[in-house]
Amino acid sequence: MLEFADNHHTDRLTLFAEVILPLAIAKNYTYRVPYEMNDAVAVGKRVMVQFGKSKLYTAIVAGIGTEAPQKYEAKYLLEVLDDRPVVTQQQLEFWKWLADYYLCNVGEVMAAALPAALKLASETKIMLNPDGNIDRSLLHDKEFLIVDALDIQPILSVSDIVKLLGQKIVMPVLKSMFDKNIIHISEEVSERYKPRKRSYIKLNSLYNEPDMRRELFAELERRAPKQADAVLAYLKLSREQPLVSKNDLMEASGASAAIIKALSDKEVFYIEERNVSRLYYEEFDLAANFELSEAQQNALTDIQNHFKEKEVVLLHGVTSSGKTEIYIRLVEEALHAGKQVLYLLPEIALTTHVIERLRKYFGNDIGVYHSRFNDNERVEVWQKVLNHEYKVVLGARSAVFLPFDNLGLVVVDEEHETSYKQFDPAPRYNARDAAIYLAGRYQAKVLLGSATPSFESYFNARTGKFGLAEITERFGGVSLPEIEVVSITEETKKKTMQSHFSSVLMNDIQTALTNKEQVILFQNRRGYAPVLVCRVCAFTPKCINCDVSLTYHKSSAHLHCHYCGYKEESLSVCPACGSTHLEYKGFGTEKIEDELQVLLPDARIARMDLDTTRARNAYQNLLNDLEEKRIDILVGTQMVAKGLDFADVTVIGIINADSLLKYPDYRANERSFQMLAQVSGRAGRRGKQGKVVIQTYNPQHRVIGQVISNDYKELYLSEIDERKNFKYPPFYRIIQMDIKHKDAEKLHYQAEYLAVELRKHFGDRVIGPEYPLVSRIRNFYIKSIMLKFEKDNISIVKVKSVIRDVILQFQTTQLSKGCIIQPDVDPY
DNA sequence: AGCACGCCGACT
DNA sequence: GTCGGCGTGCTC
Repeated sequence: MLEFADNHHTDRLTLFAEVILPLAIAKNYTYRVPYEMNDAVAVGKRVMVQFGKSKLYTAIVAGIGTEAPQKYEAKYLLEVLDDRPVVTQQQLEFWKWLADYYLCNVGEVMAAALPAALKLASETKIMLNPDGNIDRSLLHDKEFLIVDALDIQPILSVSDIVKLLGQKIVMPVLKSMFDKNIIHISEEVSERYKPRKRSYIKLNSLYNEPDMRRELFAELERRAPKQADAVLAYLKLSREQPLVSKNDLMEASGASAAIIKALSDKEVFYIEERNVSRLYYEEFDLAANFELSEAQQNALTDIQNHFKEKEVVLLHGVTSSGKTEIYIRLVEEALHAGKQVLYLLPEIALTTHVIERLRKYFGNDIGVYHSRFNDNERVEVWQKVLNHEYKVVLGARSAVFLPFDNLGLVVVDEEHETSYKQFDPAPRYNARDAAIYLAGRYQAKVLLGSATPSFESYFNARTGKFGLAEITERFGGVSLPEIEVVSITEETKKKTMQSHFSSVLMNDIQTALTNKEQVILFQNRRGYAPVLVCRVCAFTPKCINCDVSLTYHKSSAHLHCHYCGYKEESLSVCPACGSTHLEYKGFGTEKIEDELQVLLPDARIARMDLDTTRARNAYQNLLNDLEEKRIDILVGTQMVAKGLDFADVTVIGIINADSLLKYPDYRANERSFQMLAQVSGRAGRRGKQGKVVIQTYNPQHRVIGQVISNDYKELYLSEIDERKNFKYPPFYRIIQMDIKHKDAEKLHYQAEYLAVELRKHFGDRVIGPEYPLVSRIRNFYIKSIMLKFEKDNISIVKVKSVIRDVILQFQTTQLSKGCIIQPDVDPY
């Protein structure tokens, strides 16, 4: 960074500003500050600059100096956009660290960190604020011109406005219009985030009295028979489901909205609007002044003690152990100390439900930061954090970029969630790790919470880098579910299996249905059958791109590749030998659903997997159906393990645990344990005893034993030993990989494929690759690579190519920049 | 990220 | 003979 210049009496001093552009370019650029802006320019303020031939960008001033660049003539800054910095020095340093750690450019971090409205560029779209009532008489000439143009053409770009006004510098005008809420600024047309609402009907409790009810019916029968029908339909529905929605009632009774309105006007019905955000979490509402249970209190004391010497504490508490209450206590503590709090949640959990609960405690001190919010709202949160109006920010991963200056505590709930990691555009950061680093900068404490901690966090806790607090019992005496392991081998011998369902599972399903409770069945594969085989010649249809067997989907009658999405019509004749004896082998969610429906013709069965949730709102609709008990049994993939919590789901069936137990890489146990434990944790709520049935061919499998005892310790101790071997004397390992993608050569994105292959071995510790490198290592197929394992580093040493079959020696740093494998996460 | 320059395949 | 594909390099 350039030296700081004395900003006083600088009228005649020539200043140069080093700026960060929101682009993937390697370094910062230097612009000359016009004399008249000498006083206005400052580190952290936004400036308009021209970059390249015609593009205008918003850049952030990263440094100010007095020395003119030697090798080129600096252009002038066009404008200083802010009266005071919008980005703090702390943030700039955080960006730099992030760019370095995740191998990208600071500009890319800036692009991810700033809400779109703070980084206007010439292609940025401008539109009228649909909510604003514009008093045109108060507008200046230029503003009037813009509003007028937007009336005719609702979306204009900044460059359109440059043409419209006939002047180059339009940002001040646009900025003031944005501040006055006249216009919206956006890169794309952003959807406004609205909590989903649903209307529910309640009968006036007056009519629970038999006499009153009889009187009501007599009256209605006589004067409004349709209304009587509606009330009758309501009574019937309310016996079947706890909540009757307006839509249900209209459907069931054929009543129109007018009829329901009339009944509500007569105060026979009450209509209640409720937020539909049923995901996640302990179902009971927090009492206004809750008391911690003994277990919670012990965990809290543990955490507080650990915080005396450790920066990070992992709270490992079983599902429903009441972790949220502990977070709230800690947040209160931090607030009393006058500090800011960052509370991170995975995207899926950030629902109005959770937000409301926390708002109840912290009132207007709490801000919510979410990618689904529109940009104006995001800028508002940004500003309010900057002004200290928000003391607590509840947010998804991008909330780590907010301008905190007095952070005291970071809570990362569900820290194992993979959605904390951003994959697609750089920076490919993990918000959990970034938050740990961020907290370190402020000497703030971090609490990681999970029922199924990630490997690295548990490792760090077990080896003493993090503190560890545990809660092993559920809150309020809700008991842990009973887990029964069923040997498929044995039941097959006894001939008690009905299709894929053991007698144990069938019994439990039946019992649940009789008690009007619900069931979730977990099957780790979607589609109908993962393989189609010719019984005569053993031919199997394979994907033409990926060389994996195609999965049969009954609903589409097509064979699908689950890797690349390739699709072809299903076969009735073997293309190799002409035989018609084609057999579907294995089973997926579709088949489970089908066969269960045959066995239980009256049950209402639904399926939740990628195929049924692709449509907009399909996922939400399924959840609503489950909540409102229009579904008895839900069959699903991974998806059902994430955050679903419903009071009446008492039985969970894992159709075949074996597909989870056979991952080849060393993180297998972690993943399968997490998945099984997450699924199991969903059974039983509100005083109901839950039951988990695990069907398997390997009842003795280590991981199954650990799931039963919920024993993370045992699971990890052996893994940690294995990990230690990685750490000590450096050794080399060759990984074979076979990259067969048809397009690999054409696309040249070898590093991308390298990354895909490496991820199979090392999971998401593999990061990259970055574009500039990709183009340098293209034009050959990677056959094998040699990795060097050292204490704190795993690096790529050699790459063997297929085409010329020669070993190419790369500079480790050069190649590893394209695709690096991180050692244990260590943000310090 | 954009944009220009430059070098090889299918076309009025 | 040109148009246009994308590969490469540059932007203060």
